[in-house]
Amino acid sequence: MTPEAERETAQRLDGEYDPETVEPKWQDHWVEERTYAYDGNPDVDPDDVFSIDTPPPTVSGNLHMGHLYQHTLQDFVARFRRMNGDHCFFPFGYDDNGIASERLTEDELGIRHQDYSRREFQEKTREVCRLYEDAFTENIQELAISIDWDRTYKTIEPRVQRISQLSFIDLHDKGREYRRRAPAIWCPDCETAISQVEMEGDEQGSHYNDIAFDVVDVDADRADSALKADEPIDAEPTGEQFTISTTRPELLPACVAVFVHPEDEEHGHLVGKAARIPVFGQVVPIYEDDRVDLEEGTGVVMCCTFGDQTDIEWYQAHDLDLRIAIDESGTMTDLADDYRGLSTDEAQAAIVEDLEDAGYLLGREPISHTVNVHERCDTPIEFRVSEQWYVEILDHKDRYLEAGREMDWYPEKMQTRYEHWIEGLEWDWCISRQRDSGIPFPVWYCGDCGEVVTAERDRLPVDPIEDDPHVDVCPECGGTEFEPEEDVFDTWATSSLTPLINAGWDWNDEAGGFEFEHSELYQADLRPQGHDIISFWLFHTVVKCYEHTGEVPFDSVMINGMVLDENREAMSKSKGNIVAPEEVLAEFPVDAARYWAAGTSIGDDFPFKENDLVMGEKLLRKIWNASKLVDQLTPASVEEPDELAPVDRWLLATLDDVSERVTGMLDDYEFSKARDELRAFFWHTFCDDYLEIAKQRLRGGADPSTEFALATAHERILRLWAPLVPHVTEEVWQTMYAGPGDESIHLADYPGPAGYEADLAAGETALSVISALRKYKSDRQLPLNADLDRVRVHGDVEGFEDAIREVMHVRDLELLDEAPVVTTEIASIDLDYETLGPRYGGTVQEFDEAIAAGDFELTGDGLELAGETLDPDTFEVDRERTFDGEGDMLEAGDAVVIVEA
RNA sequence: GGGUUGGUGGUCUAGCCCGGUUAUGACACCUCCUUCACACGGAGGAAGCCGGCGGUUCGAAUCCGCCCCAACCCA
Repeated sequence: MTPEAERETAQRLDGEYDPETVEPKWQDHWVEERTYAYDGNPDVDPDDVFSIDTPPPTVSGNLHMGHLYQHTLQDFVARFRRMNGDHCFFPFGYDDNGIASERLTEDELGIRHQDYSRREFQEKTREVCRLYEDAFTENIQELAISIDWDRTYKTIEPRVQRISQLSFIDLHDKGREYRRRAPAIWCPDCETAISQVEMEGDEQGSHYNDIAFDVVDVDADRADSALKADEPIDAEPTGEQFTISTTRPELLPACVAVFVHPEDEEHGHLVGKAARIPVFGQVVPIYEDDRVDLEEGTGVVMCCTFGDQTDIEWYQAHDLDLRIAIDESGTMTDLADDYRGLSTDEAQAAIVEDLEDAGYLLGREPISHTVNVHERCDTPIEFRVSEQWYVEILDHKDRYLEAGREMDWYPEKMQTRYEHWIEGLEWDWCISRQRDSGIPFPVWYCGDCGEVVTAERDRLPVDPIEDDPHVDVCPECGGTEFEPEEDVFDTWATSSLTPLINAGWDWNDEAGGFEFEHSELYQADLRPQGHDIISFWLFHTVVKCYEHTGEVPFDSVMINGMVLDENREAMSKSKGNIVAPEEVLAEFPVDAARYWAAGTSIGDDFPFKENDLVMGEKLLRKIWNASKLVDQLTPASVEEPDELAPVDRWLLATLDDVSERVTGMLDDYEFSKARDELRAFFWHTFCDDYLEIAKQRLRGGADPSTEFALATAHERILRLWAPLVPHVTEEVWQTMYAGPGDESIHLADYPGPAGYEADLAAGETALSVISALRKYKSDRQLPLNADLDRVRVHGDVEGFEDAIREVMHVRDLELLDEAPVVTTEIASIDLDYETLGPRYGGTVQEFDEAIAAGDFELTGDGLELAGETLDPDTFEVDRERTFDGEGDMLEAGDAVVIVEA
């Protein structure tokens, strides 16, 4: 077979790129072939493992752009690491445990959890979640996220329940947990305690109610003790009144004290006296405390148990009475007298009306202020005294700060956010939730003495409501009745365990300690996380894992921003600016969406840009078309010749540089830089410059050097692109390069430098000569393939003569040893400020002025101006050259080119 | 109120940490080129008081201070 015939039969790519058939084909293939299965075993060197601790997404309905973006970024890392030789562990979890999935189930089935037993409701929750999870799995697989689908978990599954309960028992044994009756943040709608981090501020309309209080003729201590004893007190108004501004008059029945600031001159005299609460009648002490905000309201503040966090502080600091006027469902208690049974809103309206009738309402003005609400349902929270389990964290703040410093943060600035957040913590972590769908506390209480009995480790998971404790009698008092703990864990108490779940953390009864089934997976190498939830999710994971293992759970943290709309505004239903992934993917290939996602600077919020998708699509087409051409030009297999032509070696050497840079960028999660660097090299250097040269060189017949360089570079470029655009690269690579044992490009090596050396400067100069000749033709409106009779070049293009001649269709190319005879005129003088600045200081300005005025002289090899003579290495003379010989003169970088058409 | 980040041609963006030619690139715009992988391509062109005001310096997009604007986080 002749070489030409061989090349013809060798062509395997044909037609146009068709992502609609190519992408699903490979997606199915990768899942079916288990291409991304983690192949490590516990004995593998942990340094050769790259484990990603993916936070499990909440099952809350549809895939949104944030999912697409975040998972794609993780996938860039996973694919890059896998190709770079690591055993890549990329698992997937579903958070189907907690209030979000409970609400989803209620909405979906139109039911209320209160109407079912815990087991029944959990079953229903699992049913609903399963449907959503299946759909979500499909969505993620269609995004080509290279997850090991054999390694998935659900936060409600027994294995995870076991780990969660083990975690509880371990922290309990270590004395890091306590159960206490104390004010807890409470959602009256969800009827559960929540933690500080689940609460957020919401700007809401309200009213300032100015209410008159009568001062009475008893002292503060007397008032306080009577209040605590709940006994009536004989007190007469002194006739004096003061005013309190409050947004929450329904808390009047819970009022236990009034506070003024120690430096308040107007109200200072009230301290030590007592006041009667209008309408309700209880007499409360008046104390001083510097936590009173003099700027807000009248400067006199009522303390109710509990209206806000300051009330709790006062309650503790001044040992006040506890009066609970609002119950767990946000309904007024007996304490509220006539208002008993009303909701807080109804009570407020009624109380305000009665205050007005009684003449105590002095004013009422609308205001807008921040109300603390439960982030899940936007219901304003209450502070409610109840018995809850807490994880003690405030005393270990310094350790968690240190843990943060031990991790590498991408971007670094996010560490600051983490630190500020920890420093601002004021509550221990409340992990009790009064819910049905969740993981139960493995705890019973002795009916006689209240002793806490935790489940035995080898019996976990347990449900105390259904299961009996392993002991028959209380170890403390010998009692035989046990009360099950009915609460379930806070969802973060479980989803904070993912690094342990991934590594198979478990209790070994024989060894009497915890161990990992896959110790090589702990610590995780990377934790990806959205910046909106660094505070709770990431932090809780650090707390849990650190307390269990004494180690930080991650080597590094990659924080991604939020996806914004094209106008850089947050997407929201109310704004109606949500971009749905399915709409995007109906219009664009997945690879194009990935190209867009790769345009991010990690950590920054990232706008949706249709233009980037269009550019991505163009890139895929370009990769396909260029591959088709390479396919046509090269034989099925190439061998490295003994000697490479300079231009071919130059290409491979340049590619070496690019590989090295791109690898470094991906190492640092600089996706955008890597993408743009690759695109520039592939599109301009490889396609526009080299392919044009190669085309000419190979047109006349085989050239082993160019064929080798072309095929080699092309194949390596495919691998460089593979993590970013996995479908098109797989399709081309499988068609053109895969051998019998080559399963997937995604299991091939990521190309590092191959060690090619070349005169890069001469190549650059040669390319500028070619570029100048292109421009010459363009300026004269000549076709780019027009012949040029004679071209003379003065400059370092050694070895590239053929390339220039062939690609620019030059009949006669001549290299000049001497610069062509030209007339020169000094156009300008460039000073080397870096050298001159430190040497001459302020005089440099005079040099500039002298040059501008033309007031200088070149003498010998120096420059005389402003009374100084500058060394030749401190300035450069920029000459305007005109050529008056035959032909036109072009300037091409360092070279001078004479063209005769 | 506290914190974080950003403000660079019409739009988006690189450069800033570590000060020094003519501030990078993309999109859009204009002109030209059918060329046998791609016209969804190529070659050119025009377009910027680097948010404002000061300071340090021979020299500032870059360092420092203040201010303005925007976004986010936390109160």
